[in-house]
Amino acid sequence: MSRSRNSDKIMMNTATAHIDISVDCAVFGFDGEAVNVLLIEQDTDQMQLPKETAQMALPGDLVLPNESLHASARRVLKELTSLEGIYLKQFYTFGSPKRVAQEKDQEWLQSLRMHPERRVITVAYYSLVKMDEFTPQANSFAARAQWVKIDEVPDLAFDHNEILESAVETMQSELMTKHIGFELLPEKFTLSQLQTLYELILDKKLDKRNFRKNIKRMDQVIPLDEKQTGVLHKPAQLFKFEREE
Amino acid sequence: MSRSRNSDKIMMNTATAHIDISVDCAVFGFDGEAVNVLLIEQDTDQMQLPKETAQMALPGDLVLPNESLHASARRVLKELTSLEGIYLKQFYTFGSPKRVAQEKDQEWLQSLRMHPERRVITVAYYSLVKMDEFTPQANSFAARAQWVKIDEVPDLAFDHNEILESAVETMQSELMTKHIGFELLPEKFTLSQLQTLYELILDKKLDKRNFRKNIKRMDQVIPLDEKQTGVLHKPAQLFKFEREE
DNA sequence: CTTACTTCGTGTCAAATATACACTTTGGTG
DNA sequence: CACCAAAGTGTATATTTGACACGAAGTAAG
Repeated sequence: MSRSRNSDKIMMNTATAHIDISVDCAVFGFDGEAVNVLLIEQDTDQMQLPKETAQMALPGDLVLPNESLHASARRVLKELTSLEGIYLKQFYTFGSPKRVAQEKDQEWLQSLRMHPERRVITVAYYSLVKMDEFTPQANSFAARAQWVKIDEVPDLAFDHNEILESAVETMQSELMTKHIGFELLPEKFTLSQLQTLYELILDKKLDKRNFRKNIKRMDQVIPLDEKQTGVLHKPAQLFKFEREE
Repeated sequence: MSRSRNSDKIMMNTATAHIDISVDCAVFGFDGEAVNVLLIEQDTDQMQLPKETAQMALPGDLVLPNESLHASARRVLKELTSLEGIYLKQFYTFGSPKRVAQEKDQEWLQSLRMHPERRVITVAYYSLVKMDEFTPQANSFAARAQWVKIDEVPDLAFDHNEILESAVETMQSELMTKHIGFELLPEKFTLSQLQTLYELILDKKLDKRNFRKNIKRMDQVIPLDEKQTGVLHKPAQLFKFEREE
């Protein structure tokens, strides 16, 4: 263990009176096949723990003293992806008193936090990125970050499975009204890609002709004078999405 | 001033590193005429401040060390209304670093909080109560609580106007899908009352016949063998609402 | 008892939207 | 030039939405 547990115990009485605030981000990406979420893996070396115990988690960090919540989420995301200006939305705050108190989670926190025993309330954001625009990078909190298909996500640290599930539900309910699907696609995309994405997020089949009818009467979706290349069948027309002012 | 500002200044360096967490509740009620929100008024006596400076605010309190966020909101509500088991929903978390730092707000906090200068992040809930089931009570935080029509709400403490506006928007968007309107009506209500409520929340006129057509195909709305009494015109039929299992 | 007043309660038609459904076209590969 | 795979396209039906006006029921006043 890299720090003494006794020194923490002594602080217990005052320490437990404090509540820390963090942000956690569920970052989604779409690779044409599946919807993925960006997970970080604990650095077992730094923790001096056996590799087998490595857990995965949603990226997140404590909110800094003078930082707004949104800025905090942006920072976490930028450290992880070097991306700025991407879609980011607060969706729920998780504050169960015991959410970081499980033993498996404490081991990690002990190596990472000044007050690992403190209760942490986390403000959760979800974020949508175009997967072709970046590759995950390791950073100070994590051995590595990687994309994991959302239906292959393992048991995560803390209550992060619950947070992720809640993020997916929020994304589902905002897909239609807020056109967030386009945030996950490359600049130029085909209507089939768009439909595949909708079917994955909504978890149901859609009728091709009706889907296209609906999309084509959104005037934010603009047909380009360009076709798909490198496919071994009839190439599809490409479209772009332009948010209206 | 009831406590020394100097003693606070000395603690500044450590104190500003901490962030406090509160919950604030926008409690809505409907009296048949208008939608009201429950506001508390600062106790100017306790603060030893002139009455003219009294501000109003949404009810709220710091989250206790071992209390979940939802429990905290329930507690605030119970202290204020003695009501339990009422509709309560988290909708957003407000965390601007300066949200309690304005001078007008500091005066109040100095009389109330152990660490008035600390940054406070607040988790906001909205709540729906049947106005006929209770009358507001004063409590330890407030000289008095009172219903204020939502379009007559004055400037509030902190960022509470923003929080309230956000609560109203959330309520609007959840009215149709989650049938929250019924939480605001008495057990027995007429379709005209219901329509009036919908028109107030959505802020637009609805067609009477179409509205009734829609309501009557919700099988949670059950006609009673009873009519309105005490009105000086044709009495309306009463209905009740039963949430399905 | 009659009249005046107020709100209750009801149906139809036209327009818009949603759903179900199958075949031809295009380009690439061997 | 034959085959493959996905692209692209239209119509008919059912459902939902929106617009619209008047007789019925009860109370109060003369």
